Amino acid sequence: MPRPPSSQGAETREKILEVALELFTHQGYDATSLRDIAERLGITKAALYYYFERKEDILLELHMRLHDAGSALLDELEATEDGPARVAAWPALQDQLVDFMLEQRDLLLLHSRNQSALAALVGSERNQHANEELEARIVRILGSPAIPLRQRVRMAASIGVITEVLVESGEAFQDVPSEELAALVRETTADLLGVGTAR
Amino acid sequence: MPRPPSSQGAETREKILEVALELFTHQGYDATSLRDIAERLGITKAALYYYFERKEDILLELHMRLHDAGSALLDELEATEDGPARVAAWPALQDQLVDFMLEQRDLLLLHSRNQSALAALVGSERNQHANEELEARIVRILGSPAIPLRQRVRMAASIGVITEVLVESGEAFQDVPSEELAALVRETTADLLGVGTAR
DNA sequence: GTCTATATTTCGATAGAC
DNA sequence: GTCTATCGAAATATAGAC
Repeated sequence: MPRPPSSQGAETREKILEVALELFTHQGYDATSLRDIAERLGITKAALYYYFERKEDILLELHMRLHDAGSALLDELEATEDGPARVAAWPALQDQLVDFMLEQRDLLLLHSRNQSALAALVGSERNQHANEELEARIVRILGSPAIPLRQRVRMAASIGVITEVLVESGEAFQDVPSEELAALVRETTADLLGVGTAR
Repeated sequence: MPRPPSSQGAETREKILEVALELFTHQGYDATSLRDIAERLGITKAALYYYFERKEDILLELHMRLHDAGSALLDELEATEDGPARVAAWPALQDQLVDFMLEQRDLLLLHSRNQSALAALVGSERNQHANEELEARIVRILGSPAIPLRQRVRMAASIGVITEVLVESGEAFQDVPSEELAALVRETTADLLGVGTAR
């Protein structure tokens, strides 16, 4: 889908995505005009159309980067059989999820702040979403009757813990080294399952 | 701030807020035009201006309802002294938070889906926000050096658990009675603090 | 590749009749 | 209280020169 395969224009393209990521996150997608992005880069609005056909496509590409990274994680979980096997696979996934959220923090914030714009985007005609939304896949996993409700609540709970501490409330823990914070989160989610399983 | 004190027009006003809540949540604030709202109510766009001076004011009023309800909870917590006393007060707050999120689920979803629109709204000149944003107050509490980091992570973690299970992933637990779900969430957050404190 | 200039559309908001 | 009609401002997107 990208436009120019030329090797130098690719830099500009990447800069556009960088600026868009920041502006979309901090002012919101709808409140950010193409003029905002262009001015920040010292070019004009029209130049953006050389790299992206539509404004939507900029957001879409940022979305897909997170989607693809997250999809790999979910594929792994969905490879297990729905039921006890999936519960057994959960602890390992939790650990990977911590790394994932630390690595993708910027894109996760973009998604968190622009949920409605993204919903409209992927729910649209144009974009062939043979690739199902991550959120929907997670909901399906958590809604499965093949897993005891208490377990499923604990699974959702760990997602909540990781998201809240590492992404949403991240501002409160700015001064804490990532590794230390990650260790505390892992400890917390481990307790969540440990105690829950024992009951 | 509301316009008409007349007793019958108040119904229409409330209906406007109901429809706006639904559309803002499902399509997003920016993607929802006043025409969308008016048509749903069988009136014209211009009629809305009899009840609200600006489109912003509709969102603002919905925002303030959640803000006021949540502010009461936070006031209570902030009444304690920063440090061990606040940690001691936390378990009780957690319990109240579960009820709060169940009661205010619709407004919480609105806020979650329109974070950027709301940030622009309250960060604006017009609205005297002597009332500080809830998020900022929470971040300050969670960032306090007077409380051990492990404790603060657990506090943030419980917020994450409650939000994720009762609001964000709520769709996965649609068929579960609220009371049962609330009980499981309370059990989970209690474990979170119980084990964490023991360490 | 980037520019200037402009077409097109949509939306928030206002004026004024009823 | 609700309507018709319209204004004015942005913003997306396009055309075409350089």
